[in-house]
Amino acid sequence: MSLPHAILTALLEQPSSGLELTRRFDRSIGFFWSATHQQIYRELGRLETTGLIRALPQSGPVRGQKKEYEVLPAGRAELARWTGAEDDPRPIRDPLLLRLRAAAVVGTAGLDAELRRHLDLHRAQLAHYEAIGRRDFPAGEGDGADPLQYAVLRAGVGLESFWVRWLAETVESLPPAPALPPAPGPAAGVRSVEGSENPS
Amino acid sequence: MSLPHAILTALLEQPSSGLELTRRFDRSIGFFWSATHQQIYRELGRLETTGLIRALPQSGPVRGQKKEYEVLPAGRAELARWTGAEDDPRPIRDPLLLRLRAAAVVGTAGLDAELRRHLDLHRAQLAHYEAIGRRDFPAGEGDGADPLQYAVLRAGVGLESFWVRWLAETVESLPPAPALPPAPGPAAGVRSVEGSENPS
DNA sequence: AGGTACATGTAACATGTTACATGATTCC
DNA sequence: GGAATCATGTAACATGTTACATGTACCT
Repeated sequence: MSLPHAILTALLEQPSSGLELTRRFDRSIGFFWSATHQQIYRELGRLETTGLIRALPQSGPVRGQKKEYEVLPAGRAELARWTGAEDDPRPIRDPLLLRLRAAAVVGTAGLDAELRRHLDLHRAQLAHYEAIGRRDFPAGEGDGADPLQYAVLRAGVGLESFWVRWLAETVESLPPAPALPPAPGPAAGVRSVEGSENPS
Repeated sequence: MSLPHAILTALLEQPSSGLELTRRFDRSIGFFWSATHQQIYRELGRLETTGLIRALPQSGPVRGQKKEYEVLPAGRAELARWTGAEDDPRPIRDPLLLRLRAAAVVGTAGLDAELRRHLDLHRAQLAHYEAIGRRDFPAGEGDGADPLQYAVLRAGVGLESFWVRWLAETVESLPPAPALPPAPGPAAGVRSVEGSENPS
């Protein structure tokens, strides 16, 4: 239930049309909550129906014409409520960790290259965030900048730094290329990993 | 498309029934890929239909009786393929970061308590992972333990450590309690944040 | 006979993804 | 008038969530 609130936030920062929102979800807000234009148009329709936003009056034809939205008082109230409400952190949900675990059973073929590829991608993303930091917070946190905006950027930098560090360590720790483990016939030899449920 | 592969991995580690899988998705595998029992039963049905797993023969009634599954060769092959395939890392998707950004617009009421609550939760989760590490990897990475399993645990520890650090810093950096910003009428006063699209 | 834990499922809905459809505007 | 870009949308499907339904086994 975060997409409507992401849109409310974006519209409060700057009233926009669907396509403008889509572009901003490819940059700023999209760095921690991405959405496609289909999702955005669908959600704009719902938010308008429920009276949290409204489309600014238009003249002339509608189809194919830009449609700007602004947040109504009810929308601002809902966003404020949501911001302070209790909502537990989502558990980790990462396909790469799942693949490492699968590799422990079916072999590490292709995994090394994939880890190096991810390492490069995370390094690039980290460099991107650091560039944003230099641009928007040249003096660090101490200056007049919004501590909330700065905290969000720090989270991006911190998470990407973690992945870069972890991937570098993991690539190191991986054996050169045994590629395939016992690789048994139909459901034999499975017992080798039994009992090592981990983490648990 | 990760749930079927999570189930294949779990079944290769240990042939199980739906409920047994559900329990393991509350512990070991669930720490980085959670799933409810409804998802698991639905997916078991699909995997059986597509010939990646099969139910072990049963005698007597079926409804309400345990049904064990094992992975077929096609399932093992599919899991090995997926493990080494290219799949980009998912972008960050975190409601808490979204709420920080929303708070920059609608005010920080309730946010401080929520951050402290998350801090406690992440500290508990970190302690949990560290306990698992002491239990399953007493000698660190150097011993005979599977480096893949150890890498997965290190990821859990590293991510939780990051959140603990970041939340502690962020709670510190937050102003005591201005609670509400200008709080204008319908869509006025919004200009104060304009142009500070961040990160972007 | 009733309660609890075990065990498998259905149904309805919310959210996210992928592919495609349509009209308006601008430039050549 | 054709291509590219801007702009809004539909449709179909995959995945995840929530609530509920049903039967078995065991204990008291």
